[in-house]
Amino acid sequence: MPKVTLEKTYTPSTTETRIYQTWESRGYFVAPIREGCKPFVIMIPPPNVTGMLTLGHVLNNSLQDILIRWHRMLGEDTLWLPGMDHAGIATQIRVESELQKEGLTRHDLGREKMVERIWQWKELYGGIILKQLRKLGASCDWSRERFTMDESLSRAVDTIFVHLYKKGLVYRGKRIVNWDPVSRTALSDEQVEYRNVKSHLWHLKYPLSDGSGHLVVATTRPETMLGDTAIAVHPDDSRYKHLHGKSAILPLVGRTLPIVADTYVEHEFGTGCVKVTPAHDPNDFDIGKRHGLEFVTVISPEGKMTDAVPEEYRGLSREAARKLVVKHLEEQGLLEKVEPYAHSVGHNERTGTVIEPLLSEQWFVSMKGLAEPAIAAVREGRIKFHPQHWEKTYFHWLENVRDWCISRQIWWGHRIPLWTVQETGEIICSVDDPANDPKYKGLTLVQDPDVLDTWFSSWLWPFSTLGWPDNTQDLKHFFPTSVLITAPDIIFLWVARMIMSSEEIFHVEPFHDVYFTGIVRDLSGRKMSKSLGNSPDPLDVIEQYGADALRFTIVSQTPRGGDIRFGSELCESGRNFANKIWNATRLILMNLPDDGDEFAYTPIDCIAAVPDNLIDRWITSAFFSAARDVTESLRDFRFSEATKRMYSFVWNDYCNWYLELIKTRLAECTEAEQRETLTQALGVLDGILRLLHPVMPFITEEIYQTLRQLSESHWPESHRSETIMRAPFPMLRCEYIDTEVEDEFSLLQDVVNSLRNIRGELSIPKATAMQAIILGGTKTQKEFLTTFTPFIAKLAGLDALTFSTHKEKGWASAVAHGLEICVPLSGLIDLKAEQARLGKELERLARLANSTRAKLENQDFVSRAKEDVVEQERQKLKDLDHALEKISRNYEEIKSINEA
RNA sequence: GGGCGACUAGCUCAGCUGGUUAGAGCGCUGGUCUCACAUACCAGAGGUCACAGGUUCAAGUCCUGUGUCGCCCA
Repeated sequence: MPKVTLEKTYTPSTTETRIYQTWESRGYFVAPIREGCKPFVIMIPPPNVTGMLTLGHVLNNSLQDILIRWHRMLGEDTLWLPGMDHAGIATQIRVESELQKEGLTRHDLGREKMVERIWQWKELYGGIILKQLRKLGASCDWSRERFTMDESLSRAVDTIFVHLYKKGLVYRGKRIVNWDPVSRTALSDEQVEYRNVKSHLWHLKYPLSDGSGHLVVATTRPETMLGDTAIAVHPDDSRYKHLHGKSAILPLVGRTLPIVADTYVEHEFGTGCVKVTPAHDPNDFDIGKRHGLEFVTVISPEGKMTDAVPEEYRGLSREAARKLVVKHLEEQGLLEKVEPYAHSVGHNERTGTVIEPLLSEQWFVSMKGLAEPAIAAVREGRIKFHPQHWEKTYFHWLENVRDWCISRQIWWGHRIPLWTVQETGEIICSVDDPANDPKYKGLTLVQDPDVLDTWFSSWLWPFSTLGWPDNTQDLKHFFPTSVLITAPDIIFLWVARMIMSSEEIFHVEPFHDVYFTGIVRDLSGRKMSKSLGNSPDPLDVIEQYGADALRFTIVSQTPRGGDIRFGSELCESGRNFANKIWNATRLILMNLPDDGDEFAYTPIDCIAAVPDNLIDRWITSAFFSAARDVTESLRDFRFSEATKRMYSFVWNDYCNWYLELIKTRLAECTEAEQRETLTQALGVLDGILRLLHPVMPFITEEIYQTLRQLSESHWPESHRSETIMRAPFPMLRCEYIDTEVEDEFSLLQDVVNSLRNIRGELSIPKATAMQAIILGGTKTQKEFLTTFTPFIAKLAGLDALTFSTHKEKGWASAVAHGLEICVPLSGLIDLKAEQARLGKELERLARLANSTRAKLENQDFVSRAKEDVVEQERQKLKDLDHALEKISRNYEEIKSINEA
């Protein structure tokens, strides 16, 4: 007998770890480079080195793995390149907080020691997430794993910096930047998140210099008044026209403030009269430039008041200064009023620190010129977004793009490749360390102390990971990549910039399709977050339900382009599905003849001819129609549709109908026919496994190994593979999709359904014997039903199925395909229930018939609708009338009995 | 303030270029431990497709407006 037997339920936890280890150790994930072979490439969106696996990652990486596994099975040179970014600020903060426990700061260590310490931390604790991804089944090519701080990726960063510098696209500028006073570094505009904050609007009185009264300005930041250097009004504002050219006195400081007219001022805001603090507000900065105002910096990079303010405020925090300023103004009667006010305040998107707009000298990338080719790439369709509507957001940002502040005042990251020669003042921008250049021998070289924004390395990810700036084999074969799958919240930070850098360097797009996932929320629609505690740990979910179940569930839950609602209990459906597949396999294996270790079958997509019995022809047709639909859905990035199609084919068609039918056949037929039946059943199962493998990699591999042991030597060469990962995805033998067979089969299904409906609705217990008598029907239909009598009897729970031309009073009945299906249980059945059942059906059909008739009586419809649509309606009405006639007659009969 | 998206069964979602009787899963109700699976099987109930107009022979689907919710940008 075949020695393969399976447990009653599938237990994923042990299997998954074992299978993954086999895959990894045998090198199945490693991307081959074969002459003339089409590549398929995805670069993982590099998670932070400090990151842990979240459900967002689960969704994102499941989708990537589905595409990767699918293409690998299509025989392409498939590369999924994993890696991490160094997350400059987050990582440095992490290590600094460790130091703090030892009572140290990074300054105690010094730059070199600190960076060394961070590397140590990275080696010990960094990259947990990549280990976690293995639990999910991610088939990344770990031999090509990259880190943004790797030597070769660092060289890529230097190379592009030098390139842009020499083109004049990197420049140094002094302007208002987003300053994080806790991390003490600048940030780019995209790294600032604006949150609505409930605060107050303070109305302050500023006396006019000529003593003719005072002006009232409204502000959300009273402490910045110490740095005011002007007052601005709108030039057309009639309330203030007489003040143009006059001045006011800044309270607490005594500085004279010119009153300037500027169109930036809104009439409606506050009093229509604003204080101008050019060193601490981007708009005021612009006003200051336009009017040649003084720039007084009153807040330091540490967030403390500077020496530019009166002594009593110096060294105070922003918050303390605010309190004191307000107190003093109030004491002097210069605080007119305070009203509650909500406004948006910039925060560091990662740490939540309130951002201080600060005048500072930083390095910028000029974006206008880089944006144009990036816009064109999408506009010309060389890159497609899925869902497409993200293009609008993309265009809007690029068309209004501002220059990118790339310098950071931290230590962990890529050092800016710029040196100043102390003696001569010469500036050197170079990939190679000029200290090694004999030209500078004996001179003092001072490198710029800043490092670059982490995104300044991530934007090179699609090609720096492949070895650029060297022209490596990998780069030649795998670039440009195929698809990017990411979350839309980094469309500006990352996606747009990758397109820019790739267009700039290669004049080619870095990928052809971008798929944006939704955000994973909890079941009540809240964003998953640590503080809410509503985010299940994916590893716990995997432990409880299995990675296949989690993958299947989260992917089938993901709507096209919307956010996704998820709760771990939903994984029951994925777990149950895996168990269903498992048990379908068990059923077949249990029925194999016990006369050898092997059982020959042919994978469904290799069969030489269509089977000659209806059941096999039908399941074959249904399989290929499912395979075709799944393929089309995957091609269009409609992931949930693909998984749902898999589910309905396996559960409904294969298990509920096909396997139930073959049970009868196995019980009734000869040994040879049994073999044929099992051969076909295994052939389809084999196809199912390969169809499902991209979504449920583990269980499909586990069962595949069993089938392989059973039958591999009988398979065609193309299908022999030691892992399902490299077995072929089902070939679409669409010639086996047969709508006639499906129509024929639906007669069988509808007869069974009608009988089940009668049994269920009339509460005829399972134990009660039930017969069926068929009235009417064509010769073909009768022959068909005669052939399938044992099958119908089994499925509907009949002891006999016969034909007749006469119907007796009191039989239960239904109409399907023009046949009357009767259950002669006079005296046994509940006639009241039967009357109600028929009445309900009568009403339903009558409603339909009426609306169809009304349609056909409408001359406009008949003359203007397409011919086939009209014909379809005519046929529908005919069938409905036919059924109605029979059902209403039966209804009346039952009714008369009940009333008698 | 500008833009984007969503609104279909109790819940989560399908429904693609207008045209079968608007579907699925979960949940619910009733019945089954039938020798693959109770993580299962069988049957059933449940929908004014947010609202109001319009286009059309025909609207869940297209157009306009309103409402509610969410996101992004300023």
